[in-house]
Amino acid sequence: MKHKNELTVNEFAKICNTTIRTINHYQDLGLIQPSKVLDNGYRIFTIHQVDQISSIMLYKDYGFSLKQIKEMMVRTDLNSQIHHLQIQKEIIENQKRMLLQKEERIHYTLAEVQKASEHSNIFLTNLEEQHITITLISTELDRHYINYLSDGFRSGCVIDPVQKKTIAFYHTESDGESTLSGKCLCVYMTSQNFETDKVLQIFEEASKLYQIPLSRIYAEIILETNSFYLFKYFMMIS
Amino acid sequence: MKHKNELTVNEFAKICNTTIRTINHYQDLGLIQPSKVLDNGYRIFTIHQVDQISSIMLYKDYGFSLKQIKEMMVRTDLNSQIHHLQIQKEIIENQKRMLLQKEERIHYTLAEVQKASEHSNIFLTNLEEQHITITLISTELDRHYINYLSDGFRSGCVIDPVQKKTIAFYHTESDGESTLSGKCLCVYMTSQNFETDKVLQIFEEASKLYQIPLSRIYAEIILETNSFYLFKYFMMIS
DNA sequence: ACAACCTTGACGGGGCGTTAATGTGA
DNA sequence: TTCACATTAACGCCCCGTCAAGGTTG
Repeated sequence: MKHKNELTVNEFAKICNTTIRTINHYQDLGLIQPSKVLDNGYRIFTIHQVDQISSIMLYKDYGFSLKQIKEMMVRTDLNSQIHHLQIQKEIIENQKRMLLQKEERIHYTLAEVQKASEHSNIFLTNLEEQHITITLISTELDRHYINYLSDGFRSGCVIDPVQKKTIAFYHTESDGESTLSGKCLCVYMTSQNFETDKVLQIFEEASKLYQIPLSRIYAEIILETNSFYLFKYFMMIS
Repeated sequence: MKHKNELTVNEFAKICNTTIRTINHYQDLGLIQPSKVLDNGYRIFTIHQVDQISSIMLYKDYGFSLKQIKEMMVRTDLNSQIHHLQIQKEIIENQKRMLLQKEERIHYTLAEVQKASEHSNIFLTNLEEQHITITLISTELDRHYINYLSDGFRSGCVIDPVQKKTIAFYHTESDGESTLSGKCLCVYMTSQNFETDKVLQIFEEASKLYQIPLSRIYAEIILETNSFYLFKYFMMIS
């Protein structure tokens, strides 16, 4: 006979916001035990056990395997509990850092896309101050590639208008050796590849029009799809 | 023959910070295509494809299945891309909310554990202002249970010192109808169960000692292990 | 000849979802 | 009896990790 404040698996699972299958699975692994079992084999859980499931969910969310979680649950002394809280704190701090990076990246990209939609031609604008590190192209080219999505910074390449080719890569870095800021000539272009010649032509024309000397052109990929890229090209005005 | 700025799977995988197996798997699912295949069957990738993998990783991190990701990658027009960015933004905002809740919870718990270690007996202290909602115990007891870990608030129960029993539950809530703040009598206890009698005795003695009238006692679980709970009991003064 | 790559193929494992076959209580 | 529960058991899926067996390149 089930008492009033006792829970069947179904009720228990619902309160835990999960499924019976998951409860069963956790029980199979020894992660949770019914508080008692009725004569008919029905398992009874209590409201207090919800916290156990919550803890499991929490650790799972942090990326621990059920096996690891079980080991953590075994050490139930106060010091271990506090230790686990410290670990959680560190994990959360890490997740927060990564999350903020992603957030910044997305805001940046959306803002750039917005700007791209407003300017179909080359235009004068102000660049927010940013620190960058420039890496000259060496024979070991690929080593210098920066994975722009997973890391918290952006990257691009530097075109020399005299040599008419890419001479370096750069990436933003809070303690980068170079600083970019102030006025620049900027153009957004969608294309399937990196069209150095076309870009150079645009900047040459603009340089005559605005009477600005040609200098290095920075190129960044703002958006990439399977069929085209949205590039941002900009040239600082000394 | 491999060109210098072409990448083998191994190189490609390393730059992507993943494994060859993962690249293979993604290729099997049609998520990525080598830019070309040499006569010997070796696959060649380019530096630009790293961003594709990065995108996949990003979406995976957001909880999308590879199947869903494939569907997203198919729609490669600008508007779809922007739409996906908006989705990412929402996901990040959600994750951020949850993360901040967890962070708050952990800071609170660690602070409480710290206080518990400093006070082995009952003591006078100040309670930070908190809004709570009180739920009287009804026949449908379990419906009112609050899952303290997944939600952003704490919960506990209210003991009536006259009836000598639990008469209600409460949980913190920013727009809760009741407010707790100011001086209180507080005691931390580790025990295996909820020992109402013992707690009442402690508060009765303290009420005489400090000449404070007995009133409702709030009880919260700060920490729970398999073998014991760390309870916090407190009683507001006047 | 050797190491250090590459290929395809297949099994396995974690964390469940999802029947299936059967029993129980109002 | 029916219906909505419960039980155990087993298969399957996803995302790869991890051999295995063989070919290729420097």
